Amino acid sequence: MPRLTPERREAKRAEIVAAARRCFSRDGFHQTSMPDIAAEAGVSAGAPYRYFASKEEIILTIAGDAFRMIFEPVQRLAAVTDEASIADLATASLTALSVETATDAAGLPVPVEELLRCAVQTWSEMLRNDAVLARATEGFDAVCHSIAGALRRSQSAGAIPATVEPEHGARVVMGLLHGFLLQRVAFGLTDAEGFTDDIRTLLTANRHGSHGEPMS
Amino acid sequence: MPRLTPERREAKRAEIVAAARRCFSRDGFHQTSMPDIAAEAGVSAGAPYRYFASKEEIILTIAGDAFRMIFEPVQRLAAVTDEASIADLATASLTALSVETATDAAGLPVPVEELLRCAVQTWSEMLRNDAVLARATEGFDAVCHSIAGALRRSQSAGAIPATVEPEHGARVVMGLLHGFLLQRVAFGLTDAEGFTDDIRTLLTANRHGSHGEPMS
Amino acid sequence: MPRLTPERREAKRAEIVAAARRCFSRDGFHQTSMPDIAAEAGVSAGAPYRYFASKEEIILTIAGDAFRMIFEPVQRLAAVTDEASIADLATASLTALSVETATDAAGLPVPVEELLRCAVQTWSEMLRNDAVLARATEGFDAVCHSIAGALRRSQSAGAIPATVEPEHGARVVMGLLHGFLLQRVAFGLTDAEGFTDDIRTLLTANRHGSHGEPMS
Amino acid sequence: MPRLTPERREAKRAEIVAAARRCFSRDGFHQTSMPDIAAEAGVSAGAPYRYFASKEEIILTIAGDAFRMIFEPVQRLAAVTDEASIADLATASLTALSVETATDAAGLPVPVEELLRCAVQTWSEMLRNDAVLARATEGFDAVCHSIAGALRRSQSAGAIPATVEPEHGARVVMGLLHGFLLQRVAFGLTDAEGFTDDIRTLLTANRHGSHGEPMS
DNA sequence: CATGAATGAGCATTCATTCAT
DNA sequence: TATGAATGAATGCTCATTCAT
Repeated sequence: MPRLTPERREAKRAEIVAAARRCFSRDGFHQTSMPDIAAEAGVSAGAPYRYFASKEEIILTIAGDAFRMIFEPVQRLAAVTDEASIADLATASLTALSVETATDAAGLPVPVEELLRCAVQTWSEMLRNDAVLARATEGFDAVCHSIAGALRRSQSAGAIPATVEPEHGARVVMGLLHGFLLQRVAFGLTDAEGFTDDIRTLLTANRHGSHGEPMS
Repeated sequence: MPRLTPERREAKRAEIVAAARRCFSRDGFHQTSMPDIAAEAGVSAGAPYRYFASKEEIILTIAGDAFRMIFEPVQRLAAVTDEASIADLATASLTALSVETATDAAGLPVPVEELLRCAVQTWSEMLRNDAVLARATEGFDAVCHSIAGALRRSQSAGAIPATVEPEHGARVVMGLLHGFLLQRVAFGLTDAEGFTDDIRTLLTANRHGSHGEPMS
Repeated sequence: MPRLTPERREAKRAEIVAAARRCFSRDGFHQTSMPDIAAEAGVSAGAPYRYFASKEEIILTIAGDAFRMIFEPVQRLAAVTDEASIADLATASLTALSVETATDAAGLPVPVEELLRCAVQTWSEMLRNDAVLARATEGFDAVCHSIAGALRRSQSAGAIPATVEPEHGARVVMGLLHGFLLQRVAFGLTDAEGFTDDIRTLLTANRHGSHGEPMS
Repeated sequence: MPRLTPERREAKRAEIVAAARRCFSRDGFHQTSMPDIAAEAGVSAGAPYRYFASKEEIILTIAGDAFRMIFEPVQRLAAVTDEASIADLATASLTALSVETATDAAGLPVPVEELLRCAVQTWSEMLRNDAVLARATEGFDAVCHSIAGALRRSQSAGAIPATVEPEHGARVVMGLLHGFLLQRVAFGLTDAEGFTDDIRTLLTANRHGSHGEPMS
């Protein structure tokens, strides 16, 4: 008969995760100590160990969460896209990354900035942490799969060239998303519109027949 | 031991840098200890401190080197591009990233894989290390500038739409490069061809009159 | 381990201080390593850092304690002296320094020898450690002030010449105390009696008309 | 056939000693590294080891020099004193410490401030370095002996009470000197006059029949 | 003789983790 | 169940000393 109801347990775990995310976002995975996380969460130094076996497990959780929350709107979008051009898809996805706040599994708001900063750090972590690599790859594959599906449907609808290999096209879209994400959090380039405008121009110019002509 | 000639000193420094790069590439900046670096270089624990004031200075050196070496071929390419489409530029840049070995300032070969792995870690480091941020931003801006110049010249030549804002277009190209770089080292997607093929298809299809046409 | 009671915490802190004092007394501030202190205290290497932010803080604590404990009897004496000659004051103060054991803030006994040895080292430390300098100066001023007060009262009572400037006289007394302290711990001259006898002779001989007569 | 003449060798040794003294005076024995000393002397890192077997030997040299130079004028004074009171002797000795510059064995000027700061540090060093202890004690004993001799001669002349034990009296004088020295360098009390005036008052008041008389 | 590069033991300090209470 | 004191290995860095040149 646990004194802690499963709900309260889950809530406390989520608080620790949120605290860890704030710390990681601010100071990085390796500059954040477990006592830092506990202090940020307002719990004792030992408490996190009742919810996570190790610091690595917290990192793993946060890495998985970050990718999931960041790309969830992209996946949702891809799921319902039937006739979009790649430009539409990329633009919509980038726009989806530009909100201020995402929502975690418990329904609590999380600043997207935090997620993005954790995501960039996760990329480093993937290089030498197989568990993180596996979790991130899983998420990546799922998103690519969604996008590839959208591309296939768009090809059926004639919105994009039949010669595009959907899996490859999905990787190009993901590349643009990751590239933009990096420019936003690491290089401080928060202007998504210029970015999306030019993607649109580059990818759709011809669809209206004429720009793309020599200009001067 | 009398004075080291500047050449020998530089050579030894380069050896330590190379050892550090192997360690960082393998284990990450923060999982690599200074003794690890010294051991990898085959020198004593104190030796690296005769060439670098701190671990951070080694990281900074390697971060700067990595960006420089990775994007040097891209910059060289951009410098001579006059009439390329964005697809040509992106494809050529991605191809340039696909070599096995780069050459460092001393003329020694460096596995590109190592550089890329260090670059991804540098992205994390940028989030909370201002010196690394400054150095990386400097490199990023230089490459963007080169690419924007190439885009401007290509616009003059009519190879790309006049509506593309060169600075934004450069960011799109860099986004694709960073996105590909990440997919290669973190997600194990080393197949650059599929990636470049689809960029080409997506960006050039229309130039032959309508989307959906084969491109090559 | 649940929370330590403040008493137990204080007791443990005092144990670490005592261990550090033994080490410092034996080996000096700079020849004593933190692991040495921990080992002497019978705790782990990290434990002292739960009670002190740094080695310097331990030194500062011990420096302050040493001066306080050493000169406490002198101050107590000065506070109640009304009609003593300088010889009485100096003699009584020197005698006060000649006990074997002092009592620390927690009421525990501390060998005076240890305190004196730490005090001498503190003098070196004052030359380049401003925090130690400030703490020691504070103590020095307080003791001088007490002694000056006693001198003033003794002047009112006619026990010492009116031409003595109390602040200067206090410095002379302190000079004798410090000088004796040094001779005792550094030069091994533990015979306080010869020292005090001659101070007495020198300072009081004439008061009864001719030098060399006992005074009271 | 040494390429270095003994004179040049001695001169270089003296330069290293002077450099070390500046460093020790400024930063302390243990905060000064051997490279610091070499750099201050403008020689290579290995050079000091051709003149001194170890850092400790440099400390030993400087400790001995400091005591010798500081107390040389006192000894000279004591040697010629025949009829001085203790007050005269103490006052003259303190005055001798108040010059700006002393002269080393090679005839070069040395700031007295440096010597005093080194002397205070030597007191710490004596507590755990037997060689330093021996050298310092030797100097101390010699000075005490000189002073005791002066006291004896003054007793014969009737200038001081016969009941003063010359050895003890010498210790009292040395105590005053050490005490003043400490107040000057550690507590910043450079005013020797107030100090000596009051010694004089305290020790001589009665000799003119009653305390409280003006003394000068 | 002199140089200064190299060594490597040693230091202050941190921190993930444990576990007695 | 939760606490937070304790652990102790590990880290970045320094520096007295040596010795090849």
